[in-house]
Amino acid sequence: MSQLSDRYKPQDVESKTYKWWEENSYFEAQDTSTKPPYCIILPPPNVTGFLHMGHALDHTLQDVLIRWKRMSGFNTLWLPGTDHAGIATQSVVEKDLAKQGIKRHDIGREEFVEKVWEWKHQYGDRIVSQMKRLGDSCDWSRLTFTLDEGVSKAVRKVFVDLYKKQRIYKGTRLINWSPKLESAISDLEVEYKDVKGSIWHIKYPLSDGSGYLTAATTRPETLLGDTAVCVNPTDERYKEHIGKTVELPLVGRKLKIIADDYVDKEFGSGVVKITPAHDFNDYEIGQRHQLEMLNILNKDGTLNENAPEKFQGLDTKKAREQVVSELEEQGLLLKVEPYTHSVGHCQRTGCVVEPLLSEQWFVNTKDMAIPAKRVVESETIVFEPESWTKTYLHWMNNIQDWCISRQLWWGHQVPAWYCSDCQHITVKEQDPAECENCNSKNIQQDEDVLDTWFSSGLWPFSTMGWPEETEAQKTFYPTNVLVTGHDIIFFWVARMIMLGLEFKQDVPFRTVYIHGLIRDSQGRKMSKSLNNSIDPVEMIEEYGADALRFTLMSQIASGRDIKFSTQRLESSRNFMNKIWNAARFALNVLEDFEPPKEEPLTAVSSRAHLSDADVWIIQKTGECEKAVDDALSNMRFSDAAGALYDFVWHEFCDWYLEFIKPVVYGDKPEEKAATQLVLSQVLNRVVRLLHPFSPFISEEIYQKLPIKSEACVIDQYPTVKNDKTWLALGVEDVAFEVDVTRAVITAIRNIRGENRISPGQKIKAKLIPHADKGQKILGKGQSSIMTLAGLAECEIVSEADKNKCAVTPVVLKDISIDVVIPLEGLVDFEEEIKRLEKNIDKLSKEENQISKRLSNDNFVKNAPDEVVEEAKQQQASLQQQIESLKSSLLRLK
RNA sequence: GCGGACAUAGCUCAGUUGGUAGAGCACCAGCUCGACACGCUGGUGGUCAGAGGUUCGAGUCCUCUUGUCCGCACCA
Repeated sequence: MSQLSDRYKPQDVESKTYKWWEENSYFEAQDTSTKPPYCIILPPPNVTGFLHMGHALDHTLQDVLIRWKRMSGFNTLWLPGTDHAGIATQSVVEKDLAKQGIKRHDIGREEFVEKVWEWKHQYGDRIVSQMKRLGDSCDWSRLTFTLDEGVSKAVRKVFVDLYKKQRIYKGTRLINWSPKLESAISDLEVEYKDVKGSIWHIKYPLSDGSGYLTAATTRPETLLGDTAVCVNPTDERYKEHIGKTVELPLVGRKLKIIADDYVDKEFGSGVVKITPAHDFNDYEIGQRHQLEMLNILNKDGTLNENAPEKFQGLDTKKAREQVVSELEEQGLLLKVEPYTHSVGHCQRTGCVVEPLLSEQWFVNTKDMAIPAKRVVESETIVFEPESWTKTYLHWMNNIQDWCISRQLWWGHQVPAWYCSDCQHITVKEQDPAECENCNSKNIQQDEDVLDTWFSSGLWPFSTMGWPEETEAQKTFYPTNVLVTGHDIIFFWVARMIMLGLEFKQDVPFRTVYIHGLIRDSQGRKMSKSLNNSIDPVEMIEEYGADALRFTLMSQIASGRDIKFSTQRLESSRNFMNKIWNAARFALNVLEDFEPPKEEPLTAVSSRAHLSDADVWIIQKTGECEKAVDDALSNMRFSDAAGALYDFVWHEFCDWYLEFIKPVVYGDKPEEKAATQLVLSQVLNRVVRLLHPFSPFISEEIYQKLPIKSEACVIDQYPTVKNDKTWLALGVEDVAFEVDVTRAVITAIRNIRGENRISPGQKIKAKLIPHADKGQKILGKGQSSIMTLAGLAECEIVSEADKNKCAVTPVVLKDISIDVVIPLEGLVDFEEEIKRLEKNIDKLSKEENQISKRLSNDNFVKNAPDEVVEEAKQQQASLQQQIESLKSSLLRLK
């Protein structure tokens, strides 16, 4: 015992163990194998990012599955990667340069990209080493970065292919523009937030001088880009004005009054100003009516030359103030009202997004959405929890074209070259030397890069060597499970499904496991601004990776968020320590143990000497294996963790280790040897069962076991099927007998506790079994009962004088035993009277309920026979117990 | 506006075809009993958000109400 500390110290174990696993290549998958494949692709984290709690959860889920399947005989591949994360990474480097007073435009594209690469080389390992600290058992030999050559090839091939199929096109459309990024962003990157603002009602004078129309707006500065006003064609108030014009305030332009069904007669004045270049609805109206699209914004969100000179160069906020004040001066402002409306914000920078008319690259997703919908409808791909299916299908049904070009420098540059001579666009996988149309050498590559999600969307096959034909793809595509949060179902999951079907003609994965978010202990999102983020690496340092992993797994419930608290972590850490100490005890007991020569894990030769407790723990091990297997098969991770916790703590430690102490400290070598064998076998299974959840401590203990093979990480996962021979040693009837013994011990302990009999005080007990079977059980359990209940004497009798005694009836199935403890001289009877009254009260309530049920004719008539029968038995048993307690009470009073 | 999720012990959550509520933490009482005080033993906590319905029987199924959260759409 001396060589092991009585505290489990994760830091002594984790890094050395991980290194050893890596050195032995235990995580590496085989491209070809006779084993069945099992593959998960890791959602690639931002290459220069930190590991956060969301990753910890996401990765632990995947690692549990992977380790479980690896131990279950699968050729497992957990394919890791990192993402160049275009906007995020570029922003970080830009911020860093800004500290030195440098802007990216100062140093130019080439040098800037060089700086980002430097940054990547400096910080790119951090996230990987953090993943290793968590215990992620990825096949690192396959680590892929989204800008790697192979992936880049895949990206170009897909782009060119889709372009040729006319699924990718270049067009001038209204897009979401982030003035801070000076780039287009996709619909998904816009976050709508309710903002308290105002609505301004503005007079638009009729050109014929007959009055004015009133249009309301929440963005008055956009009136500078108005090219029409619009009314509902059936609106009697304005019918006569349709086709006429109004004067645009502050600008003087004549605007046509048009009619369109889009306008709601009931809303406001029923007149809408139309700014086709800066509003999505207006854009559509503009297209229907062939209106001029007047772009009034520069890239940085300031007003451009299409606005009157005095507004040029102002940002939208200042322009708004000035427009409003001028309207007021000219008496064109009718009223201002407070108004709350939702405003699009850039997900990355938080700035207000401006709809802007701009030329960009798009993917036409409509056709690809059709098969992507079908595979989910047909359950070829299944979402867990299932409720996400609806969300996914809804989005697919309303899918918009995907704007894939970004005006950034960090990423996959669009493989399109413009000819300055013939204007032809050459789209090619290899950099062309000349225009494919006119052979001019005067060509220039498109400056834009592709949306990061474009390359991520190819991840399930680009990481496996596509477009080359590789063994890896044959073996591992489609992958089995995708584990991720719901925030990227559209960004990533949907795109992988569409692109996988398009380019691999098969789904990328079978199951999508969507987990919740990690929140703080108050249920708030973890965020920088609230400063409530918890660093998983700090948690690992303080509590150990196993404790963190176990906490997450015991709290994860399908589709629900996790409120993370260190209290739970502490409890998991205590659990790890419990296991550690149980192992410490066991290893001490096993010091002089010599494993039998024959196949040790299923050795049955010593069956004759097995104690009831041995049989019992084997039986319970089997039950635990079944529970864990069921839970993991259904991805019910908290059930699996809970089953392990209960089994290890409350069965193995609380009872089995206590039961065997007299045996292992005793003087019967055959019994001791048998128990040693069982103990070593059970502990071996305990650590293997725990391994997916707590890989470090389980490997550490495993390596010290007298019975083991090479490594826990690659040993077989214990299941009822795999353990059939050994588990056959567990006998249900014997296990039940031990359960009766436990119940008797608990009853005595209860009497002791409630009567405050000091633990050190040895007492006498009489046990009265009401049948031969009970007598036999007590006979077998007697010595355990004496030890564990602290008895000096234990008589098994058919009848006893119960005067001045505490009496507790113990009833389990068909076994009924009265536990009788003489109290005379030990305590006064007040506590015992209280205890009895409390128990009588409790049992009477139960009995009452059952009686009520049984006296209901309809229940007896309609309920299944076995339910009625069970109720009757319960009633009889309760009545008997109550009687027994009542008579004891009388004897005390 | 449409859709989804949730409401169970003080806290965090289990509760899988409807059979009469469980765990961990916290709390109370007592314990150096040859692994562990990150421990051991015993114990106290619940009108299962509210109302109605189906049923012999509802935490579980249906309807409505209230409250919380999350998507999507609209927002002149």
